Amino acid sequence: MATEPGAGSGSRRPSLKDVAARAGVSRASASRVLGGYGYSSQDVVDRVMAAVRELGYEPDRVARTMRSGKSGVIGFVCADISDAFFSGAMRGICDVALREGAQVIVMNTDDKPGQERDATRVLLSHKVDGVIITPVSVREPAHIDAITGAGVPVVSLDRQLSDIGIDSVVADNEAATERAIHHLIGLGHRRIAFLGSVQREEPPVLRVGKVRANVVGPSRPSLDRARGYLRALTAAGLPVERELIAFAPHDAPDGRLEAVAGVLAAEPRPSALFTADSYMTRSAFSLLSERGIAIPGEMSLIGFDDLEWTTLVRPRISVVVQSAYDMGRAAADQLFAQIARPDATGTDATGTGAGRGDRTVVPTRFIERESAGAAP
Amino acid sequence: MATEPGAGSGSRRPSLKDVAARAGVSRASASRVLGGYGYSSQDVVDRVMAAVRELGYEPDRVARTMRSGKSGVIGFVCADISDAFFSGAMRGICDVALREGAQVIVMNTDDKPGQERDATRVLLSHKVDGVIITPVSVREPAHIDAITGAGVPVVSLDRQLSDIGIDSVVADNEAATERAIHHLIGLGHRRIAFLGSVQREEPPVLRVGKVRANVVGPSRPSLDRARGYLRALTAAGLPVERELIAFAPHDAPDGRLEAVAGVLAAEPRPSALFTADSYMTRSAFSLLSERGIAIPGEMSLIGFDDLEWTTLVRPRISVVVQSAYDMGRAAADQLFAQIARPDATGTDATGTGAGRGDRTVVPTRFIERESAGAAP
DNA sequence: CCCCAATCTGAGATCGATCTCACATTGGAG
DNA sequence: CTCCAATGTGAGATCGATCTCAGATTGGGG
Repeated sequence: MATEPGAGSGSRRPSLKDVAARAGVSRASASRVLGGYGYSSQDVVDRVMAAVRELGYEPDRVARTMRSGKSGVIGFVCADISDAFFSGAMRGICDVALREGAQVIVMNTDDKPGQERDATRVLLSHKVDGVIITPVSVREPAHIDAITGAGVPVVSLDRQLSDIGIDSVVADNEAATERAIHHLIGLGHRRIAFLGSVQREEPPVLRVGKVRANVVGPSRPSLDRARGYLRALTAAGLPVERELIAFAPHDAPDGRLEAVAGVLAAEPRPSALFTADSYMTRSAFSLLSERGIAIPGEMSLIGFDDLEWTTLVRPRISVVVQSAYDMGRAAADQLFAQIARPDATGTDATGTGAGRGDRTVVPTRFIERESAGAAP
Repeated sequence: MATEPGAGSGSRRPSLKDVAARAGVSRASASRVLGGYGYSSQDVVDRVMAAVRELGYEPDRVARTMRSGKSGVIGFVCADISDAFFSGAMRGICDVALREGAQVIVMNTDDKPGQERDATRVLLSHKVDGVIITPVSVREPAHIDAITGAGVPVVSLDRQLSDIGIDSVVADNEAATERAIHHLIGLGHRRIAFLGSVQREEPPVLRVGKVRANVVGPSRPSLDRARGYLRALTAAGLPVERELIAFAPHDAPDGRLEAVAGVLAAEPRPSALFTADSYMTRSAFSLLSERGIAIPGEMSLIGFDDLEWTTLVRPRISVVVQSAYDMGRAAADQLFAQIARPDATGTDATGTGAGRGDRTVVPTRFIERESAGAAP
């Protein structure tokens, strides 16, 4: 009832000074009561609490940040918040932040290094307590160094940096893809195409025939999934054929369709497609529909990422599901663990400070529907 | 090149004091140079700029906020950022914020009044320069009053508050729906069902047969669309039948399916369905598919909201498209206009301060595909 | 009765940027 | 030469919360 100051009362928000004045004590005493430290007589406690209630006092987080250096805000730097993956992850991050009493500032990079650099700068100047980032480049973590260099914890989401000191959260891309391909092989498929996305700047130097299995090092989902594809083929003794593997820029719908058309043109035509992300799955499904290629009669299809439409179309699409929400949660959990960890070595020259390079792998699930059938 | 301070140099971020010391001037002089006000000799300007470059100085936004009261941060309070509408709007907001040099804090309410209240409180204590909100309740804008009462500009997104003093951005829900229904009527349909969503707390007191056309007042998309539906029927001289109108809670998939099944059970069965939001469209399409009811042969379907799957399924769904991105942009534009407006009367008792109750209507587009055909 | 510890309280410093104000310098006009 | 305006500069206050420290008051044990 009386918690609100009443619209017409004073001009600005009440400060601790106002509370102290109303309670007839010093700012220090009021602060002790609210902060719960030091000594306070019962009388002072009561008077201060009453004043707080009457004035509807709420501490100013900006002043608190000023003094403590901790803002209670974390940053989330992603390519595009309107993307389903990032907005799903964002929700997970927000939920954890809420639990921790923190807030989240979002920055979009559109996968542009310059925007990423600006974003990290701005976040730093806001004195964020930590940053969750999906780095544009996994090989040049200069901006990330700038963050850890300032003693601010960082967790990398969905991509893993070459720098070992950075915690990261990724899906089990390689193993999940290997299982999916194995499933197709089990259905009798011998010519299985792989379709993935890349960033423009960073062409995938994929060494066909050589499976790189080292866990540590830079990694991007599409490449890891490609590795899983190669592993599965190799394990089954199937040949790896260059013409069945195609990558297209992430942001070019036409390029994706070309890539799909490309592998469909291979001779003999593959009998199954594995699409390594939702954009590719969509493009592949579109093209197959358009050309009247029957799924799974003439072509089997398994995609990575579950989207609502995969159950609305016929046949429903078999997919490897990764939970963006869970990944966001995991990243935030990791971040707050770092923030809470006492060994915040800060900015000494020896170590980058926070982060031990922990790698959290969020499990995926294979959901079998009707788009993958026996090979003809 | 030399812009970065070098990882190992000092301990903490350089402050203006450090810049001043390095330049051999006072903090005041350094501040004048950076702030571009007052007088500064060329010599001092050069020395300060050099020091800024050498130290990689970047002003502390927290301290600046402290002093100026302006944080350069705005808040976005929505039900759930992982929802496609809100994440799309978020992107629009972020783009405008970037242009304005501002950042965005996101808060989820899950359409719970308590969470909304907490969110606004936290944002206020962060001294945000403005808030874009999709209010849980359009009838009890107490929390919003708390924001405007603090002199902080507010824009309501997608929903319109009864309080006239709040700017709002909405789609032209009523007119767009009226046109869509008119389209169905033109195709010969006489029994057209309407399926919408509601919040649990706020049952839709829809007066069947009475078209409330007043523009000012509280409004929620689903209700406005229902009004458009009623208008169209009335205008065509068609009867409004209670059994062809159904609402279901926004967050209950089963309830939606029941609602769809309900109108399908009407005797005689309607020949067309208008689904007032993407959730309903999805549920309706699912149920029709499941029951093998041919679209548009046996049942025509038009939905509100475009989602990628509406072009992937067969038949492709005819829809009324609203651009969440554009709405987000519009809301942010409106908000920054308010922030920039000089007549910020603040917290005087006469007016609520900012906002003139402007209502921005973002146009929608009707995309005709194959799901709406001639009545049987 | 004295003294020391425990308890209680407030003045003032601090975080960093910004702005006011008072106090120098110039220079040119009279 | 004088005077005033224009120009240049720095000391210090300010925003609000928090914490240190010194001082004050109480109580109980010796």
